[in-house]
Amino acid sequence: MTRPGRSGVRPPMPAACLVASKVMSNSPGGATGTQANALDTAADVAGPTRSDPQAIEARWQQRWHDEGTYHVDNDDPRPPFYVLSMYPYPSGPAHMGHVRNYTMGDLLVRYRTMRGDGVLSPIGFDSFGLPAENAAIKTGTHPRIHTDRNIEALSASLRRIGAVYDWRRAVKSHEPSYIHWTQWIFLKFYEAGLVYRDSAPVNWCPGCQTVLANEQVLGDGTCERSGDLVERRDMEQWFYRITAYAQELLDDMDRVDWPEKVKVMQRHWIGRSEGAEFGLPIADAGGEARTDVEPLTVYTTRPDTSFGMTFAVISPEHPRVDELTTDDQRSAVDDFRASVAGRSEIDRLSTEGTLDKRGVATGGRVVNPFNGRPIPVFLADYVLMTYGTGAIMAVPGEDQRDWDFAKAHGCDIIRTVQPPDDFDGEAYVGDGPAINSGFLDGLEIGEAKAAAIDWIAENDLGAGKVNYRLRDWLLSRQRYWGCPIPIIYCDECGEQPLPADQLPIELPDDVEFMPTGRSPLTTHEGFLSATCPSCSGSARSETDTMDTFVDSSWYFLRFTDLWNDEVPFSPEAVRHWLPVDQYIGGVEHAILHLMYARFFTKALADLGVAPKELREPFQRLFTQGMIRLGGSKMSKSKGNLVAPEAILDDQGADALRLAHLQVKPPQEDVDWEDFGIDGCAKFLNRVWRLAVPGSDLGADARTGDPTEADAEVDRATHRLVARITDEYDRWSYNTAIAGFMEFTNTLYRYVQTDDGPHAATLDAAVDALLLVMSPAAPHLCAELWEVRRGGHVHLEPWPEADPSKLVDDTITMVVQVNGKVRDRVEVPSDVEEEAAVAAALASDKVVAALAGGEPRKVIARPPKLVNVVV
RNA sequence: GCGGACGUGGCGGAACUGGCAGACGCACUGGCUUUAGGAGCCAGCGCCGAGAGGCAUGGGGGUUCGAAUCCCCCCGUCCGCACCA
Repeated sequence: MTRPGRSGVRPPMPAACLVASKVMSNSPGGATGTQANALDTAADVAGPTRSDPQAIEARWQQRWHDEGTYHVDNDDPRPPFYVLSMYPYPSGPAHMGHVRNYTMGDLLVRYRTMRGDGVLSPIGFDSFGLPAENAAIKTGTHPRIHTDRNIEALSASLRRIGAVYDWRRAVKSHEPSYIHWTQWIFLKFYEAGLVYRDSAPVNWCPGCQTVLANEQVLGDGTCERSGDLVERRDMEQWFYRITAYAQELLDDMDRVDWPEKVKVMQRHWIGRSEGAEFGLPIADAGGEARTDVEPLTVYTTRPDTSFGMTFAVISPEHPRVDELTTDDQRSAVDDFRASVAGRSEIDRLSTEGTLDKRGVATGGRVVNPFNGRPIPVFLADYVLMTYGTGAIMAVPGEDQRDWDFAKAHGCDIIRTVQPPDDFDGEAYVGDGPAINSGFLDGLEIGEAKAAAIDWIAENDLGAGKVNYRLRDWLLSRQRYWGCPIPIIYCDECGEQPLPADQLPIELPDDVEFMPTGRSPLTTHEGFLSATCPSCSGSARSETDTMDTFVDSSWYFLRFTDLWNDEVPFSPEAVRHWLPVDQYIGGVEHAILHLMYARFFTKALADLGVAPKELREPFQRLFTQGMIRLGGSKMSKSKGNLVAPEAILDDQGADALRLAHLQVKPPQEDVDWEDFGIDGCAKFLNRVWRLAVPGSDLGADARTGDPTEADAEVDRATHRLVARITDEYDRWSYNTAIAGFMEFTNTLYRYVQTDDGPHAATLDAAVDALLLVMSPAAPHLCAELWEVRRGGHVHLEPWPEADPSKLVDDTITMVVQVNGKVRDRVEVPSDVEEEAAVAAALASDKVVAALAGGEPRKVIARPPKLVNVVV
């Protein structure tokens, strides 16, 4: 029953039924009121049944940008709320993964602003990194040019999806003003002993004469560029001493509101284990313990099983291999070590290969101090020099790998934990009393561990020890496009930190990119030559640069105080905004980035750079799912990207945003094939047609007193507000979109009833819809709000539902017989139990089921349900 | 192997604390409108059955008046970590 459109505009009606939650006395940031002429614009850009996303979106994006609508200052009086989407690596225009991530962040920024918070919404660029350098080698474009270009493209894309930021605060990792403080922090850490230099194995390509990142080593262990077999070489590298914070990083996981999955991954990565470290005396030819040489130190988590130790295994890299090897085993040991050295770590850590091939006897023996027996020492590739002491005691009775190894090499097996009678396996790892264990016999595992550790300590063999899997962070990269490490090497004075007043060290631009992949800094004379800060003699600069994870470990702090040129940020600014109230990003950063950023925050707080009380940077974390196409992750490297541009040109940003929000719960992975962009575009048109002045819908609206049907729509409006508020708060964006659609369907039915809609009721309903939808579909809602009401929807206070209007007077009560739905009856919403039961028993279906008898039991849950048990 | 998430129509999903399974969207079907091509509006749409009704949330058991939801055992999918002593 649509009718020809009536010209003219309905007068703006106050949303009388909606109670403003907060009156905002000031507009956020530097919004200056250049109000566009609303009605003219609407007429220009769209018709009564069809919106014009291109015109509307461009106009509002320009306006948000020009007016600085989402700029916020540090002295903003509103409650601070920090929303942060992980800053992107600028790889070019946005891809769908970006759209998903930044749409969700943007929704939250707009929502919290309407709720009355002063929302800090910064954006920046993780602009150092290998791809820019590889592009330079390939195309000759300087990484700086390449990067700046990509930042421009990505910035434009972000604006095109309607994402709003305080662009004044944009951090770019590669700019001197950021490099300066990354280096300054490095020096602070250096001073505090949190940075050190040590040798570490790296992937070395003999063809390119350079170090390779793990990603550049192909599966067969060759270099992706030259095809040469990559070697493992020990080289001097820089490390951050993240292990100093291992325990705190573990403990404080309990303080943050993160997905359990991410917490578990971090806990596992830190990998705390409790056990004991103690010495096994070296045995002489007669099997007696020697006292003239240091014992071999082993680490175990099962000191309770020590009586079952029948051999020991050490890492091929262990410094005491030569000493323990006997002459007759020398050549076998040397061969074994050579074969291990030539293999990649991946290969070595794989479980392929039989244990007899993966280990070799040294011929040497040590003494099990618990029972005084001599036991053989083996080498095995699976014992890692980097964990524990690089030497283990082997207890085949209680460890399956030790069991297998013992079988392969003919070692004894002694059980020291009594397995249950029905146990028919090999190694037994369960609970039970200790056996064959001298003074430990009869003790349960926990007690036996404690007793064994006491005994170890009493006999001066060692002590209880906690170990962590977490290793220090190797931060140096033999690359050009990264933050230079502010260290100078002087022949006289050695390694010297650069004085802070000489910062920043910038990257020289006049460099030649070598097809070998070798850093051009190593041959750039101007960069290399330096003056020793200590003796003023000639010296040379460090040519390694920092891992880009260093840049991303503190950018969220810099956002609070980007203009500071005295320190990286003032503690006051950080205290105002941190911790980040909501951090949003991909789960692929669950370990590295999030661990490093936590470490930096703790260390900076302890050094007095950040506020001391700031122990965690990100209070709440949300990890959104990735987007797949054809079953695999959408990514540039897989070449299965869908570019947003065509969709933005066609259906527009609001439709694309809605499709991202609607398709699936935000934390889940999603297949591109499941997106319904056309459906969202159609829905937006339905909203447009309903809301735009001059539309045919609602043209016959009534004035006067509202009827019961109008009151029902009014209640639905309040329920919508309550529902969407709740769903935004709990990240249930897909159901929020369903809520918009459901409500819009309700209003379509309403405007087409025979009586026609009530003007004030309809206006209030549409206004409420535009308000709650405006964080999700910002352009359309802003446009419609402006033409209907004047002003800016995103500066309106968030609507609040009237609790008295959330329920209807009557409700449909379910009547069950034996738990099965048999009838439905209308009852008052506040029905008492007695009346509810009476209504249920009066139901024909219940009467029939009872067949004159009495119910055995009646369960009443008024006003929703009555269950009659017969 | 260890850890985590999960399994609901043709499809994506909804059902927040046990209480009408399938909201909302896609696809499909029908109607209206005469719409020039991907339009709009309305309606139908889990399965079986003519119907009353019955059966349905991976399978099997259990707890409960009542289970998609809680417990146990299987089966399957996805994602981490994978020889950490």
